Amino acid sequence: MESSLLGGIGTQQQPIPHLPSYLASPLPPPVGTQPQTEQHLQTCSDGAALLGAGAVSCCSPPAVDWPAALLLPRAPGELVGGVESGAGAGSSASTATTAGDGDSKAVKAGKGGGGGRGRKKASRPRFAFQTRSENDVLDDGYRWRKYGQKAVKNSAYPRSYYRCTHHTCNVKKQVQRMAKDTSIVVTTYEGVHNHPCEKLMEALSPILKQLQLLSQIQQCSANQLIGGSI
DNA sequence: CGAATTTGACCCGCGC
DNA sequence: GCGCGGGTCAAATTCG
Repeated sequence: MESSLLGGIGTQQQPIPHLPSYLASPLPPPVGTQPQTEQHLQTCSDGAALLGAGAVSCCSPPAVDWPAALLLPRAPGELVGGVESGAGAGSSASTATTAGDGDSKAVKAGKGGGGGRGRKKASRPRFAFQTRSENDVLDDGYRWRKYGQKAVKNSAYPRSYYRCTHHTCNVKKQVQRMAKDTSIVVTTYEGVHNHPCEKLMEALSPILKQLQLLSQIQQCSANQLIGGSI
């Protein structure tokens, strides 16, 4: 459970492959719209803390740029590689769901028609990080659909379960407010998005267009130079 | 009206 | 083997 998840905050410092760059590295986060009051600490699911010590103060929820990292589709192996966590190697076990899209149903398939409920062993990469924020849900650029909420033992606050709404993406996340410090929200991501971040794409599209334009202009002028020299 | 959220029930793994 | 706690499903409800 969670205790193990968040267990060792503060030990290793390792970049997290599919987490937002500013979360995964000690570098300061890009300037965003987030309030500077937030703090992120992340830990890897299997207890290994990824960045605890480097709690990074970051900007706020919305509009974040996590995308970059969260999103880049990666090969399962690659993904896991960087993470010490659980999935060990992506090839882990029963699940093979590592890449994020795995179907959890397959994992728990034992269930009959009802369709696989019940808990599966955490074998796909999971990352937990704490955020000091008033908002329970961070806007990481993806669209999430809530599919459950549960009261958790020893906590006055319920845990919410979200799934990425992208049809081919099976990434999930759990959000829970800490009982000890209610200003801290613990978010646990499970899996890796296999599609680009909508918001990121939206934000980048104008820039990409400009880049294309620029490259075209450069090419034109280059051609002219060549033509002229001939 | 479609999409998202809420909520109770169901199922499963684990500890005792 | 049993009970507890956690994760998911799916019908009902709410929202945009």
